[in-house]
Amino acid sequence: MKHLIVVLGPTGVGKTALSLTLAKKFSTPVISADSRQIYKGIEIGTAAATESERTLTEHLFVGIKELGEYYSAGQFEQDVLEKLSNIFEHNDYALMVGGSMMYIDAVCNGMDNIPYVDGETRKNVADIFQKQGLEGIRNLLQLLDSEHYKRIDLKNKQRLMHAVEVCLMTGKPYSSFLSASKKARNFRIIKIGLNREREELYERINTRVEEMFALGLFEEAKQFYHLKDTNALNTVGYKEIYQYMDGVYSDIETVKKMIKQNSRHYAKRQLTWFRRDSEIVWFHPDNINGIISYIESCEK
RNA sequence: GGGCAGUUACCAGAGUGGCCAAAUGGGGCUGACUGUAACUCAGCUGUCUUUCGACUUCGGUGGUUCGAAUCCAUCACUGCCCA
Repeated sequence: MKHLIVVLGPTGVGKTALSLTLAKKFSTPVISADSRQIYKGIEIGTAAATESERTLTEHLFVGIKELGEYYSAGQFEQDVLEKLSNIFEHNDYALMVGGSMMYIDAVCNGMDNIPYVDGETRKNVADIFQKQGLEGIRNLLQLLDSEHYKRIDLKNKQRLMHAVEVCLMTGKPYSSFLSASKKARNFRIIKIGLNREREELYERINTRVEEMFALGLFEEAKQFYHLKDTNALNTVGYKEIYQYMDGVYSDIETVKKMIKQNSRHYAKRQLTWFRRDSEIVWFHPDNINGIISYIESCEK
């Protein structure tokens, strides 16, 4: 039986350090499950593995897309499954490490096949929003997919709009694409959750932000100012710097404060998501022996 | 020593007699999440209670009043100005 070891946890908890140890132990590359590290050029702000770390162990799905290029959890699922079948040809273990909740779920449970929304449809829906507001989008969804209308958060503009986009583009209700069923995988998944005391985690996040600035986060972000509206850069650590450049914040100290704060919020959201997954077995990141013996015990 | 201003929940900060457990923002906590998800969105945040509601709060103390965060006296502390 093949095993996929999934190491997950909130930002700043210490996933990278552990992943290097595990990669070595099980002689397997690291598959990064990180929706932002996948982009090239934003290594500092996304705390991607450093170059020396990457020469030590192979890291997949890090820095492989250009900023502004489209990528998604669904695509990640496809790409990783393909990669996994390669790895499993000569490995019993594969290792995936990251904090992007939906990316991890996509690989572990699969996602339904929801069509990619083309630019024209996207624009049409944006126009409707422009003219009729959220109310207009809501009414449209009620008309096109009353099923989904009942379940969706009617204040969540982004999800509302996406559902409408899919309905309009395909001519079918958005909910008709949802099966909510877990896809079978031909390998076993071992989910390891990493967590620390909240206070300790927040402290680590705070000091890491300072470190990022010392490494040149500001300069890194600055060179991509022209791409600030792309999804890849709608990211903690970058958006705050762009807001500063646009005059929203008047000094760098405030920028740092906001980045720390938003990172903490993000970590919290991650924990909320992970908490409901009963398959995750939780460890303190320093408990390497415990983690390894747990993995080995899963073999049977 | 004199003058003025102030002291409100974790923080900032409204409230100047009843509609006040007290606006608003931040922080914090909890949660939702199926394709741009480090996104986007929601709830809670004095105590007890599932709710209704009850109880204790607005620097301390003592008053005025049917009723006080709000008015008066006094004490303490803080800031600014004059010495």
